[in-house]
Amino acid sequence: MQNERRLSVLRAIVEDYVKTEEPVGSKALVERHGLGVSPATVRNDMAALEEEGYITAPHTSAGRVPTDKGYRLFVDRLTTVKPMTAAEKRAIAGFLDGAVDLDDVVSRSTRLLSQLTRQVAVVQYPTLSRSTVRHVELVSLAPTRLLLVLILSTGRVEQRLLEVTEEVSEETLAGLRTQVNAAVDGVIIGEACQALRAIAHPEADDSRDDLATSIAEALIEAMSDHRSDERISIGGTSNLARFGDSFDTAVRPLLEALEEHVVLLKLMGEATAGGLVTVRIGAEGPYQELSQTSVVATGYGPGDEALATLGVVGPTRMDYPGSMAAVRAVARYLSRILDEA
Amino acid sequence: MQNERRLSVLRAIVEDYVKTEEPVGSKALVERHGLGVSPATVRNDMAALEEEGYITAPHTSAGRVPTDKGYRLFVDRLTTVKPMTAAEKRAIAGFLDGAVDLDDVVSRSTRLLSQLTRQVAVVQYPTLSRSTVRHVELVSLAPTRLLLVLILSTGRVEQRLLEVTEEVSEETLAGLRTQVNAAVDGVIIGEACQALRAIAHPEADDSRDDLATSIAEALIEAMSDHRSDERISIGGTSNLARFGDSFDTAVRPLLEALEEHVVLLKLMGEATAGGLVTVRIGAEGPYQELSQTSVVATGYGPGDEALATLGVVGPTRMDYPGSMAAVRAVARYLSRILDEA
DNA sequence: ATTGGCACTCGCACGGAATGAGTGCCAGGC
DNA sequence: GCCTGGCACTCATTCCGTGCGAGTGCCAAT
Repeated sequence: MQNERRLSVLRAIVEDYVKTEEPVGSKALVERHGLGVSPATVRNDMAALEEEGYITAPHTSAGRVPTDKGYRLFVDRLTTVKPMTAAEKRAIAGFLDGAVDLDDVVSRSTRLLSQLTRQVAVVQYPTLSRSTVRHVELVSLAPTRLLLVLILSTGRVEQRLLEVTEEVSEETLAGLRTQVNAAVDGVIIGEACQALRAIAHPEADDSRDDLATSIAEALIEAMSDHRSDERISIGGTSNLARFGDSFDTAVRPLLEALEEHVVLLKLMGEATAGGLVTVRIGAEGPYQELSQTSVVATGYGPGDEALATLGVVGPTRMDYPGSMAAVRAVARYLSRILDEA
Repeated sequence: MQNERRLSVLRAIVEDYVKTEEPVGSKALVERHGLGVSPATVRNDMAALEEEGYITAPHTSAGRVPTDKGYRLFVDRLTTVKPMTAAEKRAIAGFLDGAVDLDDVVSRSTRLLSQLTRQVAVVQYPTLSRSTVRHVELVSLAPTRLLLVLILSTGRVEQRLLEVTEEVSEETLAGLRTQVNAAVDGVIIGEACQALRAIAHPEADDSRDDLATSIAEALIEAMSDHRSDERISIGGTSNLARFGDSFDTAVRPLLEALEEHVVLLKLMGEATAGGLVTVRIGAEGPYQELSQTSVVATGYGPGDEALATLGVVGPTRMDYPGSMAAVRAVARYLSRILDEA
């Protein structure tokens, strides 16, 4: 694929098809874009592009439609992520700055992303595994009932109820609180678990071990709960209505996938940091039913360390440059907010 | 509407239509249900029912379809909520008992409800306004940065970051913590706000007022945040796929409504306690676009005090008895769990 | 009041013809 | 050697017209 004009033709086809949602013919192409050549010439290029598998014709007398391979080339070589306008940047910043806590930040991001891209937006909550512990709070709700509150650097708060067999005095609790916080404050989750194990199973056996052990174990459980890494926020589902045609082939499987958070996270892939946006197009993924959907995702997290992913999911026929720009911008602002908090 | 058989005919029409999704004719009716009369007789009844506005014929040579009025009569007089089977009850209890915190409880309930009814399920988080305060925690994250954690009786946890101008010593914080908790522990939100106002604006002006004031104000803000009453969990959207016909008239408006949490909550209506399930059918609500959707909802909360609503949303052509039973059952178990916690 | 009979209505599925957008190829021009 | 105008061809889509059949409404009989 060397020919310069051919690439322009492919780009034009993708752009037109994304806009009109209809197979695009040679004549319409030269009209809408100033290609400076005749339809016949374009037809030759299209024949070549089809030969190489970048486009395909749904049937003989229709125009051409990009294939997954065509989109891939378009994304990889024919597009430069256009930066957001100043107004858009202000809008993003303003919208996210109003958030009061992590839940709020995440749900605002989701809404924002879906509105910017007019696609379904997915935002994963920051993973526990690489956060650090900010504080552990032990609250006595009733004589034999404790509430453990685990506050993490990302702003995530995990809580666990704990029933104990014996009454716990306020002094005991204060002692444990100090002990636990001394062990885990500011420490990364993985090491915090180690430290807690030491507390849970000390060398010497003495009387109040039971309590300390169950508290430590509950905390370890909360910290290593992989289910909670599956927490995600989804928004903009109504944008699916825009392509209510192809309901069975595109919308339905996507709706089903959106319910399966695990599948969704696998789709979005590994969190990639550093402003790199990954694009998965159609059948490139392992899920056959989702051969008509693409994913544009990236990682985010404080200090460019990717703690979670965020992105949009939509039909292969989507505005990739726009989506990529929006995803990148939102990830960037989100990271900045986590930095500050 | 006195005639006994006519009611049976209406019931049969509703049941058949819900099952087959197709207009039901007189002949099919007498076959499927043992009505003991001839099709002609049923036709007469149908004519009368149509006259009274309970059913309607999409066109001359098709069967009849219930109107909203017909569904209403069906729900009000022709159905008794059938209790869940023992197995179903066990499944519900087992599924919900595994939850570790409020978020988990709510999301499990949502999933459960959508699976039981095969509809879209909506669960509102317990409202703040009638909860009581269980504990307030003040955590110092950095010299001039505090984290306020507000733990409520329902298990809800609200957090707020607070920047202060001066450094706060651990002793000051401990003092404030004691003071605040003494004022609000176990107190209902409304009164807690009163108590905090007293702390925020005391009679005498002394030096550490600034800090106490900003903490108290942040807590008041968190407690009276009406946005957080709009927190809801939605699940089972993929069930919409089951009626992908009528996409534009039914699915699309519903998807849009699901994004608008405020609209959705208004739809579900006031939380009604005491096992009463309310049903809103089609155009009975104020939203014209939702003339094809029904809502089956009820309130839930500890001790039968309705703190929030939960329910399912679906096409007017839905299994009302089944949905009502499931909604009631889930609300009941959910209330019980909140009781315990 | 119920029933069997019967004529009637009308949506829908099927089939053939017309339509036209778009293509591939070829011969001529820059 | 690449580009272009011309031309024959293909084939999905659209539009009618027809026949079918489910279902109704009405009526006379029981």
